[in-house]
Amino acid sequence: NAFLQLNSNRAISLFVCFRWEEERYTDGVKWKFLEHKGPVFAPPYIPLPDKVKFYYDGKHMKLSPQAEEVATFFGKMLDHEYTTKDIFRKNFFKDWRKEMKPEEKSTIVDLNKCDFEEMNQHFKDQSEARKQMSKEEKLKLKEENEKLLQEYGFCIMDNHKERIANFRIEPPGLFRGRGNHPKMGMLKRRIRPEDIIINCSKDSKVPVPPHGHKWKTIRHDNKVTWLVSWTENIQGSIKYIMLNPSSRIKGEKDWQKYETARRLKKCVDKIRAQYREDWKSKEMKVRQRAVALYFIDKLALRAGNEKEEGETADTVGCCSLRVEHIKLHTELDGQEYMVEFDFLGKDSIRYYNKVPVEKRVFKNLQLFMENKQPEDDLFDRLNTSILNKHLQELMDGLTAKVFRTYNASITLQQQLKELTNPDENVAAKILSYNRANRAVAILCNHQRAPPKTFEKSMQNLQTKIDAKKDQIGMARRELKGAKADHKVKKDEKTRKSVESKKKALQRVEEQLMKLEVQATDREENKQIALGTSKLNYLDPRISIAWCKKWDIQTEKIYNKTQREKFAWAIDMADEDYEF
DNA sequence: TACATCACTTAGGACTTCCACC
DNA sequence: GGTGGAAGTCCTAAGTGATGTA
Repeated sequence: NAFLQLNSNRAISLFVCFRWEEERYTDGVKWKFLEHKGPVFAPPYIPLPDKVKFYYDGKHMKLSPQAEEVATFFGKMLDHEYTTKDIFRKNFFKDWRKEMKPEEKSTIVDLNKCDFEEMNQHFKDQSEARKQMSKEEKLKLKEENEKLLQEYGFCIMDNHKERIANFRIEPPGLFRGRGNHPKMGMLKRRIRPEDIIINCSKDSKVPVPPHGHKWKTIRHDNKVTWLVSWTENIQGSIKYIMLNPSSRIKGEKDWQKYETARRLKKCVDKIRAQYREDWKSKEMKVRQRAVALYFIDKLALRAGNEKEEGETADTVGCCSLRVEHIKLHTELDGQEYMVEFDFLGKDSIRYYNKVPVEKRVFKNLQLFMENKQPEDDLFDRLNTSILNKHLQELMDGLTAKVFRTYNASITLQQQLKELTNPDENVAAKILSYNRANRAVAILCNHQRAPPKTFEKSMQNLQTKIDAKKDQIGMARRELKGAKADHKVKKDEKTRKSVESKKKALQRVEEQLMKLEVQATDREENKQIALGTSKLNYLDPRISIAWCKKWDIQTEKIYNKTQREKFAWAIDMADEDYEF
């Protein structure tokens, strides 16, 4: 098909021997045969023991099972900051009251008068007890889990047994959105078999619903990849059970994603020249499109689809930037034409950046902002659909997110070339790899909360480094002594002693270097998450080629799960691979 | 063209397991 | 054997973008 033809003949001949390349369907067909056992439901609610009491206004109150279950969701979270937030409390209380019996409803009218403390303690005790379980009990639990995985964790898709990503239905609880979410605290209701749509092939054994229940629908749609779906009650969106990243269907898609990004590499110069040209366009719409694309390309911003107001946290991407999200400085930090970005992106992660831009971009931004309020759209003539339609015309399969993939992967390749020092040892090379990875994570703004134990663990490491330095001093003195001894005696025994002291010194010096590398790596990584780019943006063939080139084990950069996900790349890439 | 729906990828944090070190 | 902390896994929210519908 068209996609295969885009690839080199060599790639094709290599491919046919891999299982993810066995069959390719046309017309959006994703599989011919699909059989699975359906989802695993959340365990039923176990009512609290009588000794665990709930108090309203200081008085003990026995709750009905339905009301009690929802109360425990709140009680479990008492230590979390969420439960102090007004919106969270308001949403929770409203939904909780819906679950109450009429008499409960008339009594419980103020959340502030509710005392969930005993519930909270009960769950703490439970989790403590779980930790204190005997070896045998833990093993038994592990075996039961394994059994469940074996039974429900796999499916058959086109002659292959494939691992399912999420075969467990999400348990009920209180919705925890990210950032300032208007729906935080709402009750996420329990999913029953009657909510579930099953997708499988007609000629397969259809999964059996739990006793006394039936499925909502059974479908046989081979144009989609999901096995199970249901509609979630918070946003009304659909949730799916799909396959693991190691599966053929996901691996192939992943590979395809990077091939699209590589095609962009071939025409990116032309596209850049084009949007620079468009900065001068007579049409406002074209100018806005060109400036937005420039940001997406230069800063790896996300596309920025419109969002329904009041349904989600207020976050933006490129096309949905508002005037209030940027500041223009004719001069800043000694540089001309600076744009200062400050906005909340996906997952309410802050994007803060000061970037010098070309004069023409700067002038355009001034124009776009003229006579606008802070809360007005910066690109009022643009949205993602307009932008993507334009991109589609520039290259088949090109969308805004391809730029992120392309820029991430090309940055990794460049950085690896630049940072890898052939003379350094494996540990130092891996530090270089992590630094290259980090450059990408910074570009894509992949942040994480600094680990709670960061300062402490850094201190501990420093203590170790100091101790190691003392050891080196000691080893040096011993070597010196041995050398002096040998100078006098000149016999075999003292010669051997010098040798062994030399080796000992070398060993501790190496250990020190390792520790120092570790410290540097950790410090630089404090607020940056490497995993997201590694998993989603970096063509794994670049990393595999690098490993082969420098004779570094793949295991040093990819753990088992990652190796499974990138199996296609591990087999495909040799040391000469170029993104 | 606006809007809704659907399917799929991308994301950070919570939770669990593992392993080096005492 | 116990434990701290890192690594790995799980969870599910929050994006992107295609397509259908009025």
